[in-house]
Amino acid sequence: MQIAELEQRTGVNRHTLRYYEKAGLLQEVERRGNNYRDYPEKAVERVAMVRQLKALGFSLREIREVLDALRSDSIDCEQGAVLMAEKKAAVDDKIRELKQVSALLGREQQRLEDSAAALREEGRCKG
Amino acid sequence: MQIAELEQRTGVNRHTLRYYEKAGLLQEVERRGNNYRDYPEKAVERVAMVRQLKALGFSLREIREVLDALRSDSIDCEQGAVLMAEKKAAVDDKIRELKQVSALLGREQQRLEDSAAALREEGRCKG
DNA sequence: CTAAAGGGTAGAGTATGCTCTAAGGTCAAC
DNA sequence: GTTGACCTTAGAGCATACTCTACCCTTTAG
Repeated sequence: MQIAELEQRTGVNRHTLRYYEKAGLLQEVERRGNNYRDYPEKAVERVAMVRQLKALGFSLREIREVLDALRSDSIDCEQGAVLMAEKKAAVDDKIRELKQVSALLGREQQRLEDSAAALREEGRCKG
Repeated sequence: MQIAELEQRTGVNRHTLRYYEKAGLLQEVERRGNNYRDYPEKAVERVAMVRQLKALGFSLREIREVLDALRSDSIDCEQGAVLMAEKKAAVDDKIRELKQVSALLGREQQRLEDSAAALREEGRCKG
């Protein structure tokens, strides 16, 4: 598919798509005779993954490392497994931290709701 | 405490600390007669929270919103509870997505380990 | 053939988040 | 009272990740 279609299907600016390609995030981009890019179907999924990981706080560099490992038919299996385990550990750390933040926010929400309820009885928010 | 101590205790550059203050992330910074900043003990914790949320993919703007809500003795309780619920929902979404990524990485790790095991029997990594 | 739509590259510009430099004020120790 | 460690502000500089502009080529439709 051409860049316009990928742009439309992923919602990612074509300039950004070319930027990602330069950054090594999209490696299986063919060129037609006219030098136009020809993206495989998988590119849609791949771009989505990039955006998802980005939103989760990974830098393009880190995303590239993950994607490289996922695409590693070429590299050593043991080495790939180790890299994968490392990335997974980083993600799991992030999950643990986010759970703590979630719990904190949940407690705070509860506190404010309780205060709001008390307010309906008395008259002022006590924080 | 003075900026050097906060810098040392948080590991965050003093320029960055002043930048955070300008960005509204540190609001309870007093000034002494000599115009030196005087941070309360709580600032250590607060800076740590900023760094944690940053590492988890939040922009300074978002972090500010969360911290503002957490510090909201002034704003309306119901409103605060709603804001808190929104932030928590965003965090929980992030957790769900990260779990998917973690699962994907885990499967990939397994696949590579299996390949590595097969390799030890046969001869080449089949990805 | 030509216009319009779409593609290419190179490089400039922007937003965010630092990080550092310059120039100068404050303070404790000698 | 001067040195050195600490503080101040303003603003420059830098890395990352886009986002856009300029300019030119290709394809398609009339």
